[in-house]
Amino acid sequence: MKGDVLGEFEEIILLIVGVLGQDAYGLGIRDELEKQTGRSAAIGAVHATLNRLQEKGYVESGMKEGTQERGGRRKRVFQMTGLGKKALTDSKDVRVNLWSQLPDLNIGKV
Amino acid sequence: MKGDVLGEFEEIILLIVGVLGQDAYGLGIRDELEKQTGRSAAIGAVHATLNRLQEKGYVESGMKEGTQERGGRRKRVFQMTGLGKKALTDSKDVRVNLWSQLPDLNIGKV
DNA sequence: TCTTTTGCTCTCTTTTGTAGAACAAATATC
DNA sequence: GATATTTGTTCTACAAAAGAGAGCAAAAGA
Repeated sequence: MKGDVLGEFEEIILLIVGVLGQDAYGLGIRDELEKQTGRSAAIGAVHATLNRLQEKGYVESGMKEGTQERGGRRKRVFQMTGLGKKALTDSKDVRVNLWSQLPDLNIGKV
Repeated sequence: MKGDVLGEFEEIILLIVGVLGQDAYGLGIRDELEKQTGRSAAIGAVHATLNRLQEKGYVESGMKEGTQERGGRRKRVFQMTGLGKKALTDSKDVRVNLWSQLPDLNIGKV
């Protein structure tokens, strides 16, 4: 692959990281994914994807101390980088452009 | 994979098939891809993807006799099915929903 | 007939997508 | 305090998608 292309699942996970803002971590991302898209994923799949996104420079991560709730361990929290944001907007531009050429699809306004 | 998820490249190719309408065939799709997205692809990659889309029921294909131009061989022309259209709109809905929650991205109207 | 052009098929490798077991640390409970 | 329970991440594997390009086939031109 050319290396700069964002895979389908990578893109969704990156969007979720953006939506969650300051509290984007493995399990939370998995839950938000299910809530937002109805799509379930194994936790390993989410973490593998986050690691790949980090290798590509689309997210950064750091450890954050746990909360006082039962079992509340420290989390690895992720946040989108400028590069990640650019990848998302590039991807969006391509899709919006193609959608606009397909009036047959019942595609409305965002 | 779950089988019903449209890969990133699959989605772009499916969109191009829709845009091209009646004249969507291998080489033409490759050219249009480059024209629309600036992204080049080997012809084998395009055909492999078209075959996968057909296996999933997102496109149909048939042979069409060649033109009179030099070397104009018969082509395998593709067209989107209702299922393909549905997959595209589903994918679009998820993205539009997530984009709308990311005001940080300079995302405007479609 | 032989060359050139258009076009598809076949084979192979790399990257993504997916799952789940294993492991670690914190609180709860007795 | 020993053990169970809950929240998390990491590690290991494998399947599917992405991608490249050689090779083959057919049509037109010379």
